[in-house]
Amino acid sequence: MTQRVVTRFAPSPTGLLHGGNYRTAVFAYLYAKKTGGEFIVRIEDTDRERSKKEYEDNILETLQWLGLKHDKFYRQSENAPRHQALLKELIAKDLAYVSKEEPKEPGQRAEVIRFRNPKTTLTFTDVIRGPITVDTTDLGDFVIARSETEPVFHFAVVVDDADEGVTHVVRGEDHISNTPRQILIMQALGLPIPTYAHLPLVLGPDRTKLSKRRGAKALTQYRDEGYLPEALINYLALLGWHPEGEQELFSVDELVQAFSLERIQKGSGIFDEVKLKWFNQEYLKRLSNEAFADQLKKYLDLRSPEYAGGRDIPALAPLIKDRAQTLGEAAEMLKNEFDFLDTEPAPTKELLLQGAKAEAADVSKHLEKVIETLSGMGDESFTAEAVKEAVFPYATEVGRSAALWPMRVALSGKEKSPDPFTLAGLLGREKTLARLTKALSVVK
RNA sequence: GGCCCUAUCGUCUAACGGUUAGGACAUCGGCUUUUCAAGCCGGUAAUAGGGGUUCGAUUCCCCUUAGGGCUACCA
Repeated sequence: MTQRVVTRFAPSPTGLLHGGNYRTAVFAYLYAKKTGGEFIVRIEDTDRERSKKEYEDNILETLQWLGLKHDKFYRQSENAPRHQALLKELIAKDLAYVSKEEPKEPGQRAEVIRFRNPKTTLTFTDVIRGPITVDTTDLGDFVIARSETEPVFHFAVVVDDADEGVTHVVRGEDHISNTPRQILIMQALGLPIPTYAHLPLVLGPDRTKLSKRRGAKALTQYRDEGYLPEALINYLALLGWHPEGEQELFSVDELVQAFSLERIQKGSGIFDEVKLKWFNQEYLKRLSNEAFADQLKKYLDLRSPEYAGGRDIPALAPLIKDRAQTLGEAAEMLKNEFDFLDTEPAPTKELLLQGAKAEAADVSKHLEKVIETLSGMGDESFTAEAVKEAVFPYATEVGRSAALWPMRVALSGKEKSPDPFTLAGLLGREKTLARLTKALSVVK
């Protein structure tokens, strides 16, 4: 009764996992932590042909990146002796038998092991969906092993779950149909039947189960695009589950606190990258300037060191923090929007006047005034704050658009850029004055 | 085809059987701002259909419809 909860995440290492897979891990993890239980990761590598070490490494690495720490780790293949022993036992008891087959496809065996189906009606209770009743007759004498040494998924899972003490099987809805045959095996083996929680599926935009074949992105791709693990966890947790209240942003600790299997949705949900992006932006915005610069730096180092063109990241990061939805976008901005820092811009007269809402004559008057004001400042004290203090009152007086738009364009050469004071501070006195003077001559 | 699961705005979702059906993302307006973002304010938008049960159904039951899953010697 007071048995400690044990959940598990049991992927097969046959490819890169997508968001739907990792959401299952998130739920299994949250439930284990919520109840003070244990979270197990088991690599299901019984399919020797398709299982690859690199995928296993990727899965473990990604779980770690997400912060889903497991308490125990297993590899299904390592439990092979038990599988074989129990398989033999079933055959000895005539609950399973060696069956002669006619291979229908190349590679199929002439002999496999089938389970003697008792053909009964069986009911199990799913925490999320309630009782589910099935007539197992339809299943026939299904295959449980390719040979005495090669169990098939259904057999291996059941044995492993029992051996590892799994109390709660949290997995995708696509396994509901598999559950009856697994229970049949458990009954034959006299194993305890765990509690089941079949999660609604995560669907792609086409409303079918997320799958690599249909173009679902690997979760690692989001990492590579500059998503934060906190954002991913938060988004994934809220896809198919929602606590009471209207809060949307949750730390992992808060999720653990609030989590319950009962509030998991029954209906499938579509993976919405747009909302995920929003979450990521929220997390990015909440970072301090230093932390954001740090993240960006790390991201850049990982991708390609010269990506940012040797820019001063700590100085520029705050300027793009609120605008970027991902670190990837931030990197793009760094690369594309700050070239004016080292390349002299050549704004046209048209651009200089575009947002000024004023006549050319007035604009040149304002530029002259700004140049005059800034000329009086020293090299040392030429900071963004100081420049603003010097120019702002005048700009306010004559119309901010009329004075500040041309100034900003003169310094950046761009329609969109940080504000003119920041630009001036970044460029320094000499470059600022040179660019303003040049712009003035263009306007005249 | 058979078996199983599901059904609230475009999307994610809230609502002891009694709400003007709420929130978030997206979208569309407006405000603010020196541009772009951000921010603030507001709008559009949903209970699949039909039967019951009930004084009263988004909510409970049945049917239909639609979608999805499984139907492997993959997991």
